[in-house]
Amino acid sequence: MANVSKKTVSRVINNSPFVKEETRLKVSAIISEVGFEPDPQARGLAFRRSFLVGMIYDNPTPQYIVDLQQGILDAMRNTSYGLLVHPCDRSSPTFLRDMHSFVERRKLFGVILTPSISEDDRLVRLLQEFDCPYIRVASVLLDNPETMVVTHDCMGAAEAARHLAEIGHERIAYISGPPTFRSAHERRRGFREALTQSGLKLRPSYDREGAYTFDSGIEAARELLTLKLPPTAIFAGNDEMAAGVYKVAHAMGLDIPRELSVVGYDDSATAARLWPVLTSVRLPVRDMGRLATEKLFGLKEKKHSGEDMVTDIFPKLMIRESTAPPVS
Amino acid sequence: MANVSKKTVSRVINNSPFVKEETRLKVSAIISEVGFEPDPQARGLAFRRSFLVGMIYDNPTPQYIVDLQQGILDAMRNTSYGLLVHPCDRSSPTFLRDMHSFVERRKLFGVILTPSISEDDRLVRLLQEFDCPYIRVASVLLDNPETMVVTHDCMGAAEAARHLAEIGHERIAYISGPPTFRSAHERRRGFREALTQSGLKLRPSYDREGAYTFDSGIEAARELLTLKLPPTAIFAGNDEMAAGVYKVAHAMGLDIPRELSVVGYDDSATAARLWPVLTSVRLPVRDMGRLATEKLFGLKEKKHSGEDMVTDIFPKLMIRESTAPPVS
DNA sequence: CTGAAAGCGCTTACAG
DNA sequence: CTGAAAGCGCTTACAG
Repeated sequence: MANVSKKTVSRVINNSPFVKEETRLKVSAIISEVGFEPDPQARGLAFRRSFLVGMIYDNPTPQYIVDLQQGILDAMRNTSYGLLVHPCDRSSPTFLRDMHSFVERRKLFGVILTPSISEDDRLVRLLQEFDCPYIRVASVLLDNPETMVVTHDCMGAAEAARHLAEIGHERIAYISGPPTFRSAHERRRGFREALTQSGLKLRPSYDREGAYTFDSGIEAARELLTLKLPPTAIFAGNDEMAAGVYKVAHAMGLDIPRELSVVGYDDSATAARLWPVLTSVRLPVRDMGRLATEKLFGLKEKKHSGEDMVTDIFPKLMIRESTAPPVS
Repeated sequence: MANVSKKTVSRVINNSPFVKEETRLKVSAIISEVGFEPDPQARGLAFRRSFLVGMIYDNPTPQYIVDLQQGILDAMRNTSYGLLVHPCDRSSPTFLRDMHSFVERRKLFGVILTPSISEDDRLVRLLQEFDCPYIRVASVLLDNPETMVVTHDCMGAAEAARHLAEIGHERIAYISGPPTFRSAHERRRGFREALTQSGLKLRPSYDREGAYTFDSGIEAARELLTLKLPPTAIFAGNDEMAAGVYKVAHAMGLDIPRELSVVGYDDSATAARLWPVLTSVRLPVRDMGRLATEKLFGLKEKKHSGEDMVTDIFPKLMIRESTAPPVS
């Protein structure tokens, strides 16, 4: 302001191409010297779009939320964007109304959606209606590839199945997540198919439904381990439920892994705190958050630049101390 | 708009007392009928203050962050405020500059500060300078009572000490949090004083410094349990470090609680997942988040209304399965 | 390439 | 108790 122009400053801040290199440098210099920072609210009002990214979630696992959040923040560091966290309840009768109000009011720059809310097509339609860019993190391709981060949970579960089959287990049980999570179905599918390829099958009595929570893992494990012919290995749909399996096994005096092998999914902090350390399928949640956010920011620039690519995440089995050949 | 006045609507939305009851009702009715929601950015611009609450944190424990966040969101439900999460690093050379830029730019409605960043007076001075209301959650009264939620960690730790002394332990060790956390000192002080009152003392070799992380708990436990005369009980400054103690004990084949008693602090989800279930001092983190937020919202209304009260949280020892009399 | 005008959707003084 | 004006700090068309 003090030296040359006036609202050319705005052009410099928004990197308009119509500024002479000379003036741009001059203005930039003054901006950083004075430490000027434009008001995001005023900018947002003029742009009809805020400088906020929303993280909308309904995942019951705290570790997942924190990790994801960290990844998103990693990608947002050194930007002028902020992260607005917004939990929701998909089963609430006011769910869509709440989302509508949130999205319309906040005029978000974009949102990151994680399971299971990322699988909700009603929400996605709402976002499209309000021209709110979004990235969906989910276990399969549900949408336009350029809006997706796909975790291929099917493959991770298959690895778990192959590992258990290879070390000699035949009586293998599965504790699934709730049916409202697509990942629960994908993990079961991958697990089941890999068992079949190994010449095994998932018996109905070994196929249990959990809720991705510690308590539901306890309940399912109790049922499984009190069967007349209990399984020698249990694959839990996530680490929280695997922790529940541990608890029941300990209470029953079962030695892990000698008398019972356990595999989890997520390879979260919980996996490392269990004893013996849990063999688990690693999902790089923090990276997923970062990648999703980078993709969201990229969405604007390369609008249909030819590289409408899906972002793939390949889970990987981390073999630790909770799996061993069955005692025969 | 369609019926009577025009910018009286604004008065209705901000509950100005200068509106006839009749018109107020009429306008309110139309507002909820049409589903009108004012734009927070425009309001914020005019108010020179945004409709965002900031949560500034540097705590290394994910569980703590999520719980607190949930509590804050509990209190913000059904308001038009949003929660902006902002991690920081107090040891970064650019820390104060970053905070300055964040607070100045965002014009936050207020911020919630948790340990250890809540103990940083430089940050608090910065907030005061920018007229940004704040609530500090900390283990002791550091400031004006009306800006504080005090957790009295000293008392919780004392309870732990009394419990261990009562069941007959004499060789009791303490693993503290990092010295940059006030809570680490408070917990040690309460623990030490209660031991003294029980006729015991905390020997220097049993007084270990950790970092509130799982790994630091492992390291400290390893040192303690390989002493010539190892302790029969360990009080860890938080559950994460207690989990580290468990790991070392398991690896050394020590039975908890028969050969080693362990007490944690936080009574977090981790405590329930350990086996045997951890005896721990309960800190109601989610409630703390809710109370802090309610207090923040209250700060405006009852500006010096006579009740400049501190909000007290009293931690409580939850006795579970990880403590028992020592084998003598 | 750069400036003067009008506007984003609300609010605060200011008159009535 | 209610309206017409001016302004919050930026931006987008619009002229030069």
